[in-house]
Amino acid sequence: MPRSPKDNLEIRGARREEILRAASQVFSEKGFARTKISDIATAAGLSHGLVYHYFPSKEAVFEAIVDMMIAKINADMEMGTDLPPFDRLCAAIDRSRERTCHGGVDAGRVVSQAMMQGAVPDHLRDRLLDHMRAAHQRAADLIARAQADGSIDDSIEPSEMASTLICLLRGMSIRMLGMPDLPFPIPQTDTILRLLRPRPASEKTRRAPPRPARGAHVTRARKS
Amino acid sequence: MPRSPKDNLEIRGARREEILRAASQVFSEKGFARTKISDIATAAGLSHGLVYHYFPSKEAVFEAIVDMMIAKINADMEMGTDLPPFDRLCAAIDRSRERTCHGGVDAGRVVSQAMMQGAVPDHLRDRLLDHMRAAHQRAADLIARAQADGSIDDSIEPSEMASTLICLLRGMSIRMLGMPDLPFPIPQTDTILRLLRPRPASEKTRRAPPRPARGAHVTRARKS
DNA sequence: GTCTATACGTAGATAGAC
DNA sequence: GTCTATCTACGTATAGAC
Repeated sequence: MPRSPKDNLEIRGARREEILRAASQVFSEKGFARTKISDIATAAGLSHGLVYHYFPSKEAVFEAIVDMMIAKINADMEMGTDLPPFDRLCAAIDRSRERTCHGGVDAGRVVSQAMMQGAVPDHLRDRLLDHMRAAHQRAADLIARAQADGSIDDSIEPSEMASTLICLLRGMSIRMLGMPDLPFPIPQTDTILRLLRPRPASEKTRRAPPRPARGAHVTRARKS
Repeated sequence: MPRSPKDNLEIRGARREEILRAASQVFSEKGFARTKISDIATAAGLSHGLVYHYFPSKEAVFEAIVDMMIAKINADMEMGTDLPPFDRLCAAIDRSRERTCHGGVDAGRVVSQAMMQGAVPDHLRDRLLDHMRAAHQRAADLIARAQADGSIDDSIEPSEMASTLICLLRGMSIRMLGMPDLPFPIPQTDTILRLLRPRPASEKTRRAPPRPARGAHVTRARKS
């Protein structure tokens, strides 16, 4: 007796999962452009031809991965909604550190890689940009609330502070990707939190740049 | 009368420079793997075949670029040796910010890209790793001296603080590369310096991690 | 010195056998 | 459903004309 349709569906589903799991690993390490379909196939333990039985194109695989990663990051940021803002910030930083330090797939890294690799298709790029905007915004809101309840310094714009934290975490993730063995320690959560620490009342006046503000805001865009 | 050998040399030298200038721009934007020889040729305004008249391979072009970038970064860090440590730190951060924010070639970005792109040849990769080690070390030394003269907080390991600053600057550079138009401000020098700010005497005791040190050191390496 | 035409390799994608 | 053989596109590198 032949396999039932149900069994076939199960096989299809399972294979799809396997491919995605393998693909997320490979994409996380190499990014979109440098990943070959055969890399994914090998990692998943099947022939490269079969990948095309489950996905129409390499791009489609990547798209599925990106969606998974975005969902994972969003889930991370949604956690602990009941905690006070400051604790949520700590937890979010901790989790991000965790993901970039321990082996395995780092969702943020996949997104960063996708963004730097101009090789990704436009609609995907747009989705990624939307995600980044939303993530920044969520972070900024959280920071604003932590400022409001006095748990962190309130002399910096929430949006700039969000940007700073995100840049730092991204830099850490890239560092672990490219130079995991460099004999210099990855920043601890506590060190990162120095960015947020309230300053003593004595210097509570808004910072006056010690040198004539070379580093003025940069909103400028150049690139075509 | 034919061109003198001297003229030929000048032409050769000038062309070489043009190619390198164009290549540094392209590599800075796209990294090694995604850059095509014809991209470089087009940017330099000549045919792709001619590039091979001046360089034996794409790899050789990249190698020359990487050397230029390393030299540029080293020059940056050597500047102002007469200044006090803290001022040197500020200046270094400022310059790095400058390079990543304004258009043009960002040396640090080329190096970062080269490191994440596993596609670069081994000997080049080794050279890059050596450079990174040296840069970290120089930064850590500078930080140690600034701690010694009391201008920055001394409760963090210089090596960790160096690592933190470098990660942050790298993250900023990646951000400007991939998402230059995101409506969130790039961190100002002043904000970055928060990482270094001395803490008030009241909390001068070595930080006691508020939560049970999830973010313990990570030296671990995994990857084959 | 500079260009165009071509050889060669590699990777994405398809077809057909089992 | 799975694999291997094949087609096709593209990018590096070379050869030969001007």
